[in-house]
Amino acid sequence: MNIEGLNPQQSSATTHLGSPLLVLAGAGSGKTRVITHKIAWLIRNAGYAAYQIAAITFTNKAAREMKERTLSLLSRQEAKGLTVSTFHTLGLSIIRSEIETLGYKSGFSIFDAQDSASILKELAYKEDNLADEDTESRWIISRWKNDFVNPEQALQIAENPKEVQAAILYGKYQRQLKAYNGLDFDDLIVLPTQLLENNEAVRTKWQNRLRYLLIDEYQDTNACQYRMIKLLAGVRGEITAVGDDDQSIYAWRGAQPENLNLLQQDYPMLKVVKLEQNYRSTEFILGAANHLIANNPHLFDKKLWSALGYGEKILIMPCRTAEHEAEKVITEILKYKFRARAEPEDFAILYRSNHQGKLFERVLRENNLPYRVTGGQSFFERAEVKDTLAYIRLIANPTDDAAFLRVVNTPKREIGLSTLEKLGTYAYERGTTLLAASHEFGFAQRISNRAKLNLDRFTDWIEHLIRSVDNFTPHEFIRQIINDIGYEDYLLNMSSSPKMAERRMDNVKEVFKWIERLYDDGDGKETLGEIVAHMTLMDLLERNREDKDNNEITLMTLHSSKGLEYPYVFIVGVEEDLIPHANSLSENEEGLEEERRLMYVGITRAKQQLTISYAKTRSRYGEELTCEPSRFLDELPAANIEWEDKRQISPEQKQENADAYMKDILAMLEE
DNA sequence: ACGCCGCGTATTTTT
DNA sequence: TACGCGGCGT
Repeated sequence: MNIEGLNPQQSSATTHLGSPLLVLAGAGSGKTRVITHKIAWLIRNAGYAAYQIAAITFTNKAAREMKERTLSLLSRQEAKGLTVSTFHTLGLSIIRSEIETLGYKSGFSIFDAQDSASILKELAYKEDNLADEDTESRWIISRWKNDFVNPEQALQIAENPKEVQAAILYGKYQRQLKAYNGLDFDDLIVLPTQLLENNEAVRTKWQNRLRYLLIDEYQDTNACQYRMIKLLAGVRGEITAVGDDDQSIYAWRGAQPENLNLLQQDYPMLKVVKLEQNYRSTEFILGAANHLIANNPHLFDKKLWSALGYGEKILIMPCRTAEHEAEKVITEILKYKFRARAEPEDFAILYRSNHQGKLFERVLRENNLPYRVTGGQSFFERAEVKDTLAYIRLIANPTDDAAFLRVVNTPKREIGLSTLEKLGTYAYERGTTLLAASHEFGFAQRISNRAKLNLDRFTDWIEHLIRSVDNFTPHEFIRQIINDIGYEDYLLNMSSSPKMAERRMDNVKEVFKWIERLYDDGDGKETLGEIVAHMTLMDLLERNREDKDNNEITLMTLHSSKGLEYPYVFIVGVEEDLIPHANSLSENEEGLEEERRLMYVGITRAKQQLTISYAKTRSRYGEELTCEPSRFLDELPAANIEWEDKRQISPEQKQENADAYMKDILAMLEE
């Protein structure tokens, strides 16, 4: 049976039932199409109810896109109750419904990466004098958690002083989290998985609740996530995993592309469908990508092809210096912009590491070209958003010290650092939380009357709010709080310009809107705390940003380009030690292979034109270094590439370029 | 509360 | 080289 608009492989993946399915979906081969059509097909043709189906992704963005595209195939009624969520959000739902079995109180808070970091920092400081808490222990602890290694076991298997320190910290960290009634991001996956593994009743319940699972970006699952999937799927194994081992670029973070293989071992009946037709790129581009990735070992052979014609050859631009490279790239952009009437949003400049973007930003600014840099963390850590959420967190969960500290002096309440330090020390000694400690007699003795007065004013008010929380809808409640504390004035004072303050206040209003939306979407029983927990997992403002019609050139790392596509792609800094990155080469062959996949991901982002550049010298850490072109350039097929320095340009073409350039400048002057 | 200075550090980071 | 952060001084 063929489904309308799908090619035979997509169609067979869509309609396959009766055994687990692995869809090896090459870049641009329509994997989201398959997942969304499969969901629709399961509901329409296979007798599944929407609420029995869960599609699981890694990012909010992917979940959002999948949800939207599924809804375009189904009526609202048909799709009712469908789960399309990230691993973390799914974990949160399981935790929420099993909260008592798990031994957490219902008003728990979710601690984001920053919250976790500050807890660890605090602990490292308090316990071991100063033992500088390098971020490394955070990674080590996270890895242990995902491998179900508890702090005691960690201490035993720790192999070096760093790991020993991390293990000690780990135990304290876990106790602290529990005391705050807090869960970190890892807990959202680890706790449900452990529960499903150890508790048969819960396992059966969830296996009956979710009868069909679809997993997106399967190659990025870590050991714990795979366990979770397997437990949910049970012996029935009604799952479709969609992934591409060639696009596995997160192994360094615990992703196990071997899970593709494991699936075959664990489910011998596994059916494998390969999606090899690429709908994105021209043949020259795809051919180069295939040729490059053929240098990696493969579990499953796969060769992408395209029906879009040869297109343009890949242009390789050797450049004298990094500055020169940036200028040449921008010149190329201007050329396409005018000659092919390309828009800024049609271009992407991709690089291995963030700092490489700076140079390009500068040159783009000089040329008055609009651009945006994605990545970095600026978006997740918008202070105004976190402040707003922290107020709710504290009210929903009075033991949440991280939230307490965040809002206690925001806006300024003349509660100084030393007061808070004394409060922290006291609470720590007494094994209680900050809010509770602030009222204890023993603490009152340690600080001045004035400080006590200010602190009491705050804590009394918070406690009043805690008592009255049930009298309001969540969004009314938080709007009132933000209003009462004069947060808008505070932003005005804190921001560099009134315009900036306005934008930040808009972000706060966006939070209100989301709270209202989540409240309305829920069954009406959702508490304020549950809504905030949910919101901690969302990229609230990301959506905002997409809505705006930003016609801008995109600058980003190769990592964050995964899943995206652009007509014109520039991969820059393609030099030895940058890509492949020097640090990835030291240990084993696998490091190099992942770098190669990263290059592969970059190449396959391009629809029409791919340009690769490298510099012969580049200043790094203050000194001028001579750079070698990346070995990956040698792995591209000569027939698909054109070297810029050998490019033949006819006199007419030259004239045309010059005209184009002038016209462009004139157009820009008019603007 | 703010700003300055000097020191250390420099790969990627879905939640 | 450059940038962010902790410490310290005003």
